[in-house]
Amino acid sequence: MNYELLLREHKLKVTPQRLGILTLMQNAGHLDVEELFVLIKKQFSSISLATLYKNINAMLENSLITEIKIPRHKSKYEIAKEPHIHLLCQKCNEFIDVSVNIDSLVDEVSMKSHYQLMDSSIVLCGVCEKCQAL
Amino acid sequence: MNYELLLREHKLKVTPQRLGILTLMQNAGHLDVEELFVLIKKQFSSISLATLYKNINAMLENSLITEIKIPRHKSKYEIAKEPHIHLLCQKCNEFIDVSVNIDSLVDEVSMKSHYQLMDSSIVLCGVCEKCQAL
DNA sequence: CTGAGTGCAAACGTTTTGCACTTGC
DNA sequence: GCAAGTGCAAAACGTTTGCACTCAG
Repeated sequence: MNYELLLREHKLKVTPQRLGILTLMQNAGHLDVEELFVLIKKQFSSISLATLYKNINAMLENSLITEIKIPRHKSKYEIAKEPHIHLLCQKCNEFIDVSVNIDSLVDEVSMKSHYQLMDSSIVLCGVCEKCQAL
Repeated sequence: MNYELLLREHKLKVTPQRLGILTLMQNAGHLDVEELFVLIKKQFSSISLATLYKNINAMLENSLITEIKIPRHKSKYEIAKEPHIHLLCQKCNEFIDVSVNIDSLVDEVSMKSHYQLMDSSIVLCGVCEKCQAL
């Protein structure tokens, strides 16, 4: 993925710190602020938490990344992509994406509520395959 | 609803403050900490935020209430009940429950991911009927 | 060259803690 | 009577802000 282009497309200046943040997010899939700070410090030992927060907020405002609020956990951040849902393993805390078509759910809810729906935040919790085997 | 019984069933002592908190939650449907504090102060003018937090946490731990994390908003709390999903109006911030069967979604995700799913957190965002009319 | 980004320290709002006192059971 | 809950003040925590300096465009 070309992060320089990605930043420019979202009207954000390209800085080494931002490239590092995006690379880490992409590699990990989802990271919370603390995880991100620990990792980014390895590359930029003098980076400050303030800079991290400012960049996260700038990228959120420009919809370059999205925040995922998770029951009983800290928010995680991911590079914005097509709509999808999230799965959380309650044993090992694995957190993954799943692509699934939610049109029928949205249609049904739309019908019942008369809401015009535009966005969804879906997190399902359970036990992953590996943890079931234990 | 009998809140005294509800508290006892969840192994929590019955106090006037707790009864007040539960009554407010039930009447409003969902409240965030700040809203709850403003309202409960009208009944117990000397109640402290610490007490409110301690009670919210105690009730959460005993699954008497649940926390709903909402994108771009503060968490709200509601008295625990059968699984359901939430709708948020992005214009007027109305926040409502909807009962909808999510078995087919859960089955599909379960099949794809091999997760054993046990819990769901679903918030759909859009525009309510009244706001669409404006 | 100029506006935006960075890093630091201080401030801020929210939540938790410790403690003395009170209350439910 | 005793464990648990309450209210207060202080502390802890996560996040934001102001400012001087640096850097991207």
